Amino acid sequence: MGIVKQVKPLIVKALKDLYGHDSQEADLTINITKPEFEGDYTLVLFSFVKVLKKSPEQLGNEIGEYLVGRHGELFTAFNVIKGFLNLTIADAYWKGFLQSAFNDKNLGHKKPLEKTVIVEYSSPNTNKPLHLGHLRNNFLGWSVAQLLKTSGYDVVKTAILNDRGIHICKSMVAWQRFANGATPDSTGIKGDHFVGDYYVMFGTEHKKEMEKLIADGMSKEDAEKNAPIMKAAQGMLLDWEKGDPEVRTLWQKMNSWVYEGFNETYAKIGSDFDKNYFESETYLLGKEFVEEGLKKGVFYKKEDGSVWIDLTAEGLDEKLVLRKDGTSVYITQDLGLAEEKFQEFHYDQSIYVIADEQNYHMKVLKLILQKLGKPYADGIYHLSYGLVELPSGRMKTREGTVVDADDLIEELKKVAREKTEELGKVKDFNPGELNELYETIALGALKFFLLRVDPKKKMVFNPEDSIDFHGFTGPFIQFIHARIKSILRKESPDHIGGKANGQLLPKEKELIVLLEQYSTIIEQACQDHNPSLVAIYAYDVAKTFSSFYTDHSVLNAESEQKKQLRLQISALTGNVIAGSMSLLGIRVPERM
RNA sequence: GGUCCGGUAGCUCAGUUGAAUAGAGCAACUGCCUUCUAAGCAGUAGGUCAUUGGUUUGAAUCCAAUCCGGAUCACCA
Repeated sequence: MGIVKQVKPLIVKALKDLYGHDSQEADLTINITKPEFEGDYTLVLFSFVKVLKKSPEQLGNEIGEYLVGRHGELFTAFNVIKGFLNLTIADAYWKGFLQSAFNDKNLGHKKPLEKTVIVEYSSPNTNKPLHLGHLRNNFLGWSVAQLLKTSGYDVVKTAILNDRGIHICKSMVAWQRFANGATPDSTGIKGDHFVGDYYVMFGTEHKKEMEKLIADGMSKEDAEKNAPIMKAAQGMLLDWEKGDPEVRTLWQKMNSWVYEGFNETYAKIGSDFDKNYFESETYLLGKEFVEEGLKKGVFYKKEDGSVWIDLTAEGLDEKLVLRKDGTSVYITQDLGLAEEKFQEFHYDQSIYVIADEQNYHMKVLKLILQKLGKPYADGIYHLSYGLVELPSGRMKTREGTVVDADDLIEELKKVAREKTEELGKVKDFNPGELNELYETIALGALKFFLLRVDPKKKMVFNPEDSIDFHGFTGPFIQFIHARIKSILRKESPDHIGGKANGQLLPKEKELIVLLEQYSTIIEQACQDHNPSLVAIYAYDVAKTFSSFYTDHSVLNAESEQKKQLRLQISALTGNVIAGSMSLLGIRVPERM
C-alpha cells in the first residue's frame, strides 16, 4: 500500500480527534512536496480553514504536532508554510520499503479479481498492410490488456478482422486483371504488401477510367460509380455474398496471403490475440436484435421496410439498424458481436480500442444495448484514441503519405544499428545478439513514442524526432537499465541485501520516494486505461536514477552500509524500470 | 448548422478530481569523458497557459461567450 493511502486515514482521524470534524479521505489533497521546501508529502490546508474557523498556520501546527506525536514512527518532522503542511516521512519507512521491495519479483502485481475483461484491438482491413495508426492501436490495446492482467483481471484479447467487403474485392479485381498469376512467393513480396499493391493498382486504374469518362462528358460522381473496374468490384462483392465458388477461392487465397504478412508483423511487434473474429462470419449477426427491438418497441419500422431507432431524446439522431432490403448495417453486426462475445466469455467489461472518429458510433452501440436491457451493456467501454498525424496533416492513402509499419520498423532498426556501431560498446556480441538488440531498441523507441502521449489526444509523428534516441525516449530508459545491470553484474547477488543504515541523502531519498509510487501509478494507469502514465513514470525513474548515480558512486560508496543501500536502490530501480517497460510491451537490454 | 474533442516554450508533449514561483524532451547556447557504459550529467535561455468576462481565499484547471483547428451527424465500414 502506498504511503499516501496510509497517511490519509491518519489525517482523517486527526481531524476527528482534534476538532470533532468528520471528513472523507477524498476530501484531502496530498501532494508530493515541492523540492524547494522541506518535507516529503504535503497536506493542503485551505479547504479546512472555513469549516474549522482556524487559520491555516494554526491548523497546520496542530495537525503536525498530532501526527508527529502520535505516529512518530511514520512522521519525523513537519513545517507549515502558508496553507501547506509539509510532512517528513521517517527514513525508517523508506528503508523498510526498499528492503521489502528490492527483490520482490511480483512488485506491482495484484491478486486475481475473478473478473473478465475483453480487450478488442488492432482490427485491420485485409486489403493492405498495417500502418502507423494501427501501431498506436496495437500498442495501446496490448498495454492496456497487460495493465489489466497485472491488476488481477482475466483478460481476453480479441481482434475483428474486416475480411469482407468492397475493399478486398478491389484488391481481388486488380489481381485478376494485372497479376498474371503472380503470388507473394513468386515475387518475394510480403503477403499483406503484395495484396496492398493491387489495392493501389485498383485505385490507379479506377482514376484512369474515371478521367476518360469525365472527358466523355460524365459527371465526376457518375464516373466514379460507372468506371468498369468499379463495376467489376461491386459485381464481385455480390458474387461473394452469393457464395460463388471461384470468388470465394480467390478471396480465401488473398486473405491467407494477408494473414501471413500480418502474422509476421504481429510477431515482430509482440502483438498477440486470444481470439480472432472474422467479419465474414459475424456480418450476419445481430438480426435477431432487430426482431427483439421491434417487439420491445425500442426500434420502429418505416413504410419502406427499413428499421430505425430514435435517439433524439438522448441528443443523438435517428439511426438505421436494418436496410430496407433486409440486410444489416455496421451497427447491427456490432450488436451481434457484443452478444456473441458475452455468450462466449461472460465478460464484466468489454473494451474497444478504436479511433475517436468512431466516438458517435460507439456511443450509439452502447445506448442501443442499454435500451434493449442487455446485462452487459454497461460494461462496454470505448477506449477512444486520437489519430496519428504527420507534420503535414493526416495520412492519406491517395497521396501516398501513409507510414508503413514494416518500413518504419526497418528504418528504426537501421538507425539503432548505426548508432550502436558508432558507439562500439557491444563489439563482442554475435550477429544474433546484435540483431536482437537492434530490434529491442527500435521497437523500444517506437512503442515509447506512441505510448507516452495520452491516448485520447491526437498526436503528431515527425519522422526525425521520432527516430531520436535521446531524452524522453525508450532507448534512454533502456540505457539506464543497461547501466544498472552493469553495476549489479559487478557484485554477486547474495552480497546485496545487507543492512543499510545511516541517513538518506537527498538524491537517495528522492529516488526511493519515487520508486514507492510504482504500484499507485499502475493502479491509476489501469483505472484510466492510460499507459502514458506508466511511460512518463518510467522516464521519471530513469532520469532520477541517472542524476543519482552520477553524484553518488554505488560500488565505491563511502561505506559498506552506503554501498548496500545503493545496491538495493539500484536493484529496485532496475526492477521498476523493467516492470514499467514490460507493461508497455518494451524489452530492456542487459547491455547496450 | 447540431453534437463532441482540442488550443500550454520555436517544435513534440506533461500538468486539467482547483493549491506554493506552470514542467520535461528536442532544437539553441555553456561547462563536464585517466574513476560503476557520455544513448549521459550539470547549467543558461525560452511562457499574455487562444481571447474576454465570471465563480473562488486561490484558476492553465470550473462556468459563460468569442476566435481558431479537428472529428462526427450516410440504406459506407
